[in-house]
Amino acid sequence: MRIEEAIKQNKPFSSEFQKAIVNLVYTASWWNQVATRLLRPFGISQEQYNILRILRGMGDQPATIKTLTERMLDNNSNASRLVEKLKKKALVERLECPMDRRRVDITITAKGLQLLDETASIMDGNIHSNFAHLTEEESLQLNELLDKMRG
Amino acid sequence: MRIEEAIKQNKPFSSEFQKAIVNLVYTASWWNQVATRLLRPFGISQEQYNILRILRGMGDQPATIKTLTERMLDNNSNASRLVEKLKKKALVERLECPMDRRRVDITITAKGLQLLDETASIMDGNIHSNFAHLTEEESLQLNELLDKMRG
DNA sequence: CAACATTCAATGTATAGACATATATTTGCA
DNA sequence: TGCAAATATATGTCTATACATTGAATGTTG
Repeated sequence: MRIEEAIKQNKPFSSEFQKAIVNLVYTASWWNQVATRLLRPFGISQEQYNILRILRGMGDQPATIKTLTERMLDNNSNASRLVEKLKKKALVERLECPMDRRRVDITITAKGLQLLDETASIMDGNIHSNFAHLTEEESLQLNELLDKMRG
Repeated sequence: MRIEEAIKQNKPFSSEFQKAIVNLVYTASWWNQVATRLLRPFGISQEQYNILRILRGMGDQPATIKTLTERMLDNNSNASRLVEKLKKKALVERLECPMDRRRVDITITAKGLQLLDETASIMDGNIHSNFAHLTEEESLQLNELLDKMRG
């Protein structure tokens, strides 16, 4: 569905660029809803999921809050509080960093890794089959345009 | 900056499509931050701004909460509460619909229209000059890809 | 027309983002 | 060394999304 129909806009946009901004926000919101629903059965939010993925990507190396903040998609989000919630679910561990007591070393637990495994087919496989209305070539174009848009 | 650098991802994405999903969320978050900062001096949030724009677009016709919900970019957002906040700022009016007392007719006030006028140069003009790293042709492509992505 | 279903809006509760501020620790340098 | 600046994290407060539920008004149908 074209963006104009999606938001029932009858007047034309003042430019393709203006439309692209609206389309970007709308499409991100659309995706957000999809992802939220996919993750709901696992009891975690997209943001918490994202943190678990980053932690797994660190391998043996622990992450600090700072590291997470830098790598999170929304880097104004509050890594401290998200980590706190993950800790309550025993999905991550938090240890005072011995080198620098200001820091906190965060690692994913076995339970956290297991949860990621359980989400894999839905979050990786299914997405591609159910939502991949773009070919690889189109996805590549989209990536280039989004990168360019941010300047 | 390419998305991999932006989120300091060292491992390659499993596919261009997976990367596009991450890029979409990241770029929307980037835009969200830009817009939030642009609107902050005017004392309204992006969502409230969006509602004002929809109301202005209605012309003389009033909008109901339902109408707003349908047209909002994030249609899970809570139009009732956003309207309530706009009303407190005297930017909109809310009247019981005489035809159907379940409904509420919402209209933008003169003050609301004035606020939109004040934001115009920043939200319309400036965006294009400061953030339009895309040409019209590229914006068009982006629109097509985003529309296609949603299926 | 009465009973039931549907629609519209509001609200309760959980999660998260935006931003300022607080607190502890470390660094740097006079 | 001592003290100010910088850094890392946590927290307070406002705003907003996600979703279930409530309650009033209206539609529908036997």
